[in-house]
Amino acid sequence: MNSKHSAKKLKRNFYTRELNIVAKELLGKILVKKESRKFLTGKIVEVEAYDGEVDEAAHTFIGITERNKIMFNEGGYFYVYFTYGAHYCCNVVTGKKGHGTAVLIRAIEPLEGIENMALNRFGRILINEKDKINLTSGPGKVCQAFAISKKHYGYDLTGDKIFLLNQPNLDENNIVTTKRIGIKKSVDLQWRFYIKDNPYVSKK
DNA sequence: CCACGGATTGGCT
DNA sequence: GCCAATCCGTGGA
Repeated sequence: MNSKHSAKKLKRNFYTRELNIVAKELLGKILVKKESRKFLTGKIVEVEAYDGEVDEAAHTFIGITERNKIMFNEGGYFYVYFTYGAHYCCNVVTGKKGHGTAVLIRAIEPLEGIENMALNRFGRILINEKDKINLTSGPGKVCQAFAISKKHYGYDLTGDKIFLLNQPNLDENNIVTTKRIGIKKSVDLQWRFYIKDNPYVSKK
């Protein structure tokens, strides 16, 4: 993998900072999933921030439960949840222990393992350009392409199965800030960030 | 124990 | 653009 030589795994101190700082800086970083012979990587292009202390849309707004407890850990853990009876979504826990904050990974630009991602998503290897965009352009799609499910709940992102590689932070001019998608509460918070003009972003 | 609804997706009108 | 699919976490009885 090319990126292995130019980027290093992000450490705990990246994740334990304030939610929206981490959310913005996650744009452009590379998600890596290693599993036996499979090696899947992709660039994060769209994220949303959730904070249970002030944000009614966050799963942690109701306090600690069996489902959301990993979000109350310190930053650098993987929060995976199941929704709509069909889809998994994955989050990067941020901040200090007890805070209940995390960043939803909404879209990724595939880099390596594209054939395996296509197998995971469509059950076949050959894909056209349109299929390629459709591989990882949404939170449920990302988890299906990367074969992320509840068995990855709570994974330590400083470990060696799922982790992020550092990349230079993007210029502010290349980051678009908007309201979040698909929620009914706290709808006015401008906590969604995506890379300007990237074709893998889920919606405008 | 049971009813409710969701940080989505894809197929059909 | 609209809506069904499909399960399980959550909370009230």
